[in-house]
This record gives sequence, structure tokens and C-alpha cells, in this order.
Amino acid sequence: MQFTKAEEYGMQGVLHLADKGKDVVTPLSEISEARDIPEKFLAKIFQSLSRSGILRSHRGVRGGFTLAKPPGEITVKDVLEAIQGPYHLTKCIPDPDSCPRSDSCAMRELLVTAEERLLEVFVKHTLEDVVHMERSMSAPSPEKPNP
Amino acid sequence: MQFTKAEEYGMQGVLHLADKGKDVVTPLSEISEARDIPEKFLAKIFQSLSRSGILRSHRGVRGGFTLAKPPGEITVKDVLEAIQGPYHLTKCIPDPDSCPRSDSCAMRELLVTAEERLLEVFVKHTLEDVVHMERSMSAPSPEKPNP
DNA sequence: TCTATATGCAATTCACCAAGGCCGAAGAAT
DNA sequence: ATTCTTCGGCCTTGGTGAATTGCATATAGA
Ligand code: SF4
Ligand code: SF4
Repeated sequence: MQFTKAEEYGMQGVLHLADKGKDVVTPLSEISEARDIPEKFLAKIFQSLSRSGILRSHRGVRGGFTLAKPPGEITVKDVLEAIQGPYHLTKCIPDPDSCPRSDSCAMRELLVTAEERLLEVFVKHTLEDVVHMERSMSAPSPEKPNP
Repeated sequence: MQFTKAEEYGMQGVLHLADKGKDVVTPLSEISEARDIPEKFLAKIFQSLSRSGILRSHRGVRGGFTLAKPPGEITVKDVLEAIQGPYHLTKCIPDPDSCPRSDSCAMRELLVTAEERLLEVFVKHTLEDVVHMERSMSAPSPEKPNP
């Protein structure tokens, strides 16, 4: 697997919204410029996210996008799956019939486990978590917490 | 990410060899037919595996391939990485310079963790383990272990 | 020698990612 | 009502890599 640009951009865009707060309406143009993302591409990604109920769009003057729910209630997995659909290492995992060998395939068992481990990480972190991490990483003066 | 056919076929081929034992020389034609893999494609994959020191090739009449090491000393990760190189969710993980934001990117931290969890599974299982699993799954009469 | 087998390189086909363009729809401000 | 801004949907393009196939060569056993 490889992360696609769509996932990359989508996460960045959503994190930008999460960072500004749940109800701040932000137009594509701002996000696109701030995070260096092709605007039309981001538009397409955000459309998927709107349809999935993660974002809410607001048309017209001073329109833009907001989160549909508080950042603490949206997991990273929610965002990623809304962008490119369910993630699977092979087709035989969601659909065992796609491979005639799947009944007695030990590799498949391994892959199921591997996939679970991977997704656990994305399920256990919400946008709020990531924003907090981001803020603490770019703290202004981390070397003087207690002068 | 998505498993490629090369990985899929490569694993199947290597498992076929592991199942027959370390020193049984088996030609491509047999593996190709038994596991339903395009022969020329498997040839290319096995070349990578030979160069990586996982397989040993034997040319000429009655030639073919064998494992270079006992099945218990080859991990699933060894095979997969020999086929498509190191696996990474994003370019920024092996090479932080590839993204200007990598210094203060919280997503990257998450991805590093996720990748570790995924690879752990592949490192902890050898070909021997998988072959054992395979045999126990297709046991002839599992309902009568002790008549 | 003859034949079976791997090796190496080239070429092809196909799917999908990434991006951009155009026009229409919706909604706020006036 | 008009106008301007912003999202929405559709279609097109270019590029990259996966998946396969073909052919000529090298090697080694019978
Ligand atoms: S051989 Fe096993 S791992 Fe591969 S597609 Fe079939 S069931 Fe899945
Ligand atoms: S933004 Fe973060 S996750 Fe994305 S490529 Fe850059 S460092 Fe990696």
C-alpha cells in the first residue's frame, strides 16, 4: 500500500479545520493556500467528505467548510475511509469468494491480523488528538517551561 | 496500500517450496501450474528472490528453485521486501526531507506507529509457521483426531 | 549433441492517480 | 432583483506503474 495524495491532502485539510474549531467556516482558497494543496483537487476530496457526513459545506459569499462534528468525535480512520473507501490489503479479505483458495489459505489469516493491527492505530486517534500533537510539536519555546 | 500480484504470487511460490522441504529442486513449470500463476511473471519474481539470497536457482535439465535457508529462518517480511522493496505508507517516513512539513507533522508520527504495527506481524511469522498453519487448515479429517 | 531450464531485456496493455477546465447551482449581501 | 462568491458535477488530460507476454541467450544434465 501507499498513501494517495487524496488521503494526504484530505487529512491536511480536515486538520486545518479541526485546528480552527468546529464552527469556523473556512473557504477552500484559504486551506489550499495555507497547506499548499491544489484547490480543485481539494474541492473534489471535500465533496466526498461532505457526502460522508464528516464535513458540512456552506455555499455563497463567506461560505466554505466546517466540521460536522466536534474533532473529538471524528477518528482518523473515519476520514481516510471517507476518502478512498474501506482499506484492505487484498480483495480476499472483504470478499473471500474472490479467491478459490481462500478457504484454506494461511496467508489470508496473516493478512487479516496485519490489517487489524494497522487499523487499530487509526481508530484510536481522533482529530482532536492529532491537533494536540501538532500544537505541542510546534510549541514556541519548549526549552523554558519553568523559568 | 494494496498487495500487488507480484507479492501475492511470490508468497505462494515460496510457500510451495517451503512445503516441499528445503532441498527439493522444483521447476517453475510445476509451481506455476500447481498454484495457477503465469509462468513468465513468476520467473521474474523468483529472480528478485534469488538475488536477495532467499532462493537458490539451478539451471539446466531437472533444474529449478530451492529455498536458500530453512523455512524457519525466513520471515514473511523478508519475502515481501525482496519482491517490492521496503514497504512504507508514505515517502516521508523513510525520507523526512521529502516533505517540508515533516518536522512538525503529527500525522507522520501516527503513520510511523501504524507502519510498525503492520510490519510486526510480518516479522514475527516465518515460512515454517505459515506452512504449518496451511497444513492444519486443510487437514484431511479434523473431526477425528483421536478415534 | 540435444533438450530442459533459468536469465535478461524489451514491449505491450491497461488501470488508476493527479490535476485542471468549464459551467451550473446555491446563497449571502446589496 | 441583481450581483458576486463559493461550492457542485462532469469531463478531459497526462503520467506512472502494475501485470503480462515474447524472444534471444546462457547453462547444465542426459
Ligand atoms: S491466495 Fe490467500 S491471500 Fe492470496 S488472494 Fe487467495 S485467499 Fe487471499
Ligand atoms: S504532511 Fe506529514 S504525513 Fe504528509 S508527507 Fe508531509 S510529513 Fe508526511
